[in-house]
Parts: sequence; structure tokens; C-alpha cells
Amino acid sequence: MVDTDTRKEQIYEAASALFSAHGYEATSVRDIARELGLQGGSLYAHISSKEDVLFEIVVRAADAFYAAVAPLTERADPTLELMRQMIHAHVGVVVNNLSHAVVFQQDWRRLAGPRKLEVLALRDGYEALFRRVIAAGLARGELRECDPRLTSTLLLSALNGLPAWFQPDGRLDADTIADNFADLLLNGLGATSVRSEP
Amino acid sequence: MVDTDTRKEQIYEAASALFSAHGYEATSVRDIARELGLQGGSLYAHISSKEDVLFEIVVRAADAFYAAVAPLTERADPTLELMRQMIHAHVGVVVNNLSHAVVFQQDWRRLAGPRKLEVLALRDGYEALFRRVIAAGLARGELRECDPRLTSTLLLSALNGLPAWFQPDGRLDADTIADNFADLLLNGLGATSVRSEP
DNA sequence: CCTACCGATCGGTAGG
DNA sequence: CCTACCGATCGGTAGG
Repeated sequence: MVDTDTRKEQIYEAASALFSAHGYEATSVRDIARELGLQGGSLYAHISSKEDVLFEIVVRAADAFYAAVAPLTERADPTLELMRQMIHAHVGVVVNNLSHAVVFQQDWRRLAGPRKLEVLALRDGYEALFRRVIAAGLARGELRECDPRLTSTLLLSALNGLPAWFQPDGRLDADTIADNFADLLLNGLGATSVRSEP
Repeated sequence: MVDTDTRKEQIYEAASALFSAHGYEATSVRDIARELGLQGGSLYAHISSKEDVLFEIVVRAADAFYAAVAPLTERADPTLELMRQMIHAHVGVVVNNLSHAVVFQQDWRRLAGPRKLEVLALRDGYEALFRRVIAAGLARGELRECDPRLTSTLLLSALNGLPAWFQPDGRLDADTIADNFADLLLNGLGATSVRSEP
């Protein structure tokens, strides 16, 4: 884990709160400094650019998702149960690191060239976890026919919307949301009174 | 339809292209003007603020979604078939108005107070179309048990991710995407060899 | 970590 | 629609 008390860490925390609330471009370095009781220029004793701060927040969020979900994919559980666990883990990361997750989702495109590509690779690596589980499930006949690449994209498309609408003090907790996501994505909406193996 | 050749319309087109590519805050009025071969200040003969332009783009996108989907909800078709049509219509709007859809999804939060609330109401009105269809489907026993409010949110969460990853010149066309969305959200991922009514 | 400052750019306006 | 400009603010730096 990272030291949570250094000035650098305080900067990341303040920045992710402000970025998530107002967006990266609409947040100035002086806004971040004010939050910590500092002058704008003083930040540069700890960071070397505003974009560095964004990059660090985004990469940490990507790492958090990967760290929570990747270990699950090693399990031998039935595919549908495994995917339910992955959905729960993903939702858990969003709920427990909300401002980071919002920035990850909302502002990663504001990174410049090479770093944007780096984050793109992290995002694809994460999606690949789902893609491979789906492909394996297909091979075992535990999923209906589908294109793993497109399906994993659609699935993450659904999960990635969560940071935009989740309310920490709302009526919905992480497990309720994850259960309903899993029901929707794994079982669908149709009424199915009977469901049997081939 | 709107006149597509007035300067005002050209401004909206140029702005939505730039906003969608770089974000609202990172786009200057001079960027928009340059795209039209004008000086920055000249824009203000046609618009009264940068935010006005954003608001217009966002409201038009919201209207496009509503206009495409609302008429479908009047039909007497089976719920699952109806929802499949709604998903197709939604995806069609994204694909045919991509830059507007991106701005709608990416930048609507940058609107100030009252206008943000207005757009929030439009978004909720749109979600209500899905919510009501789901509730009606439940009442008719055509859907499995679920909370219509949460489920419509999850469903739109999935659809709203599309503008962020759709590539106009990619391998996927609107119908393929819509069919796969519908399969995922209505049937789920699980292998179901038998499916019968109660 | 502050003071003081850099050049650049921002959204928007006046006057024609 | 342009020229010329407004005050404000931007990310970042020098020197201490």
C-alpha cells in the first residue's frame, strides 16, 4: 500500500475529488492547492505537472480493478458463478474508490499521446480478463453462443457507467447493484421458468 | 428539421465535432471559429455564449433519442420484442449522430445549475420510457421479477457507454451492436436450451 | 513552501 | 464579420 499521509498523497486525494466533481480541464492547480491550504506554485515542489497527477490517479484506478478481478479468473468455478463474482468485485472497487473510478472513466482521454496509449492498454488488459472467461465458458458449453470480444465490450460498457450514477449515500448498496447487474447480464430480462442443460 | 446551412448550424456542427474529440472545456471558442474560417469574436454575432452551444447540442441529442424511442412504446408487441426495437432505435441514434451523442454523454455535466437540471429531467424522462415498458412487462408476466427503476438504470448504463467506444469505420455496424446488446440484456449470457412460460 | 512573476490563452465585448 | 481589446486565469518557474 501507499503512504496515505505524505503531501503527495494528499494532492492525489484532493485532485481526484476535484477532478471527479468538475472534470480535469475545469480544475486548476490552484484549486487543488487551495484545498490543501497551499499556494498554487507550491504544488510543484511535489509534482512536476498537472497531467502527472491525472495519470497517477488513472493508473491507480486501473490497477485497483485489475487487482480485484484478476485473481478470481484463476478459479475453477462454473462460468456464470465466476462472472458473478467478477461483477461483484468490479462494483466493489467502484464503490470503495468512487472518485478515482469517476476520474478513470471520465478523464482518461485527457491524457496526452503516449500515456493515453498506456492507459488504453491497461483498459484492454482488464477487458481481456472478461473476454477470456467468456471464451473459456463458451468452450465448456456453459454460455450461449456469442462473440467474446464484442460481449466483453458490452459487459464492461454496462459496468463502466456505474461511476457516473452511483450515489454513495443513496438507497442502493454495492451488493444490491452487483446482484442486479449480474442478473441482468447473465440471466437477461426475459421470464424463464425452466432452464436446463443440453 | 433545422436549416442545415445557416452559420448557426455550422457552429453547432463544428462545436460538436470538437467537443466530442477534445471535451467541452478543452475546446476554445477560437478553435470553433478557426474551423469555420472566422475570428474568435465573430462567433458572438450568432451565439451568446459558449455554454449556449453546448446546451443546444445536448438538448438536440436528448430530443433525438426521445423522438426515436418514444413512439415504439405505444406498440402492443410482446415486451421483449418491444425492448429489442427500443435498443435498436437507441443504437441507431448514437451511430447516426455520433458526435452529438458523445457530447451528450461526455459533457452534459459541464452545464451550469438550471440547465444541468433541465437536462437531468430530459435524461430521466428518457429513462422513464424504459422503466414503464419494464413495469408493464412485469405486470403482464413477460419479464422475470426485477426492480424497474434499477433495471432501467442498468440497461441505460450499458447503452450509454456506446458513444465512448463506437468506431464509425470499425467492423461493427449498428444492427450487429444492437442485436448483441439485446441478446445480452434480454436473454443474458447463460446457456439456455429450454425456455418456457409458466 | 511562499512571493512574485512569466507568456499564453481564456470567454466575451465595443465599435465599426 | 473584423480589429482590437478587456480583465481574469491558466500551467508552470525562479529565487529564496
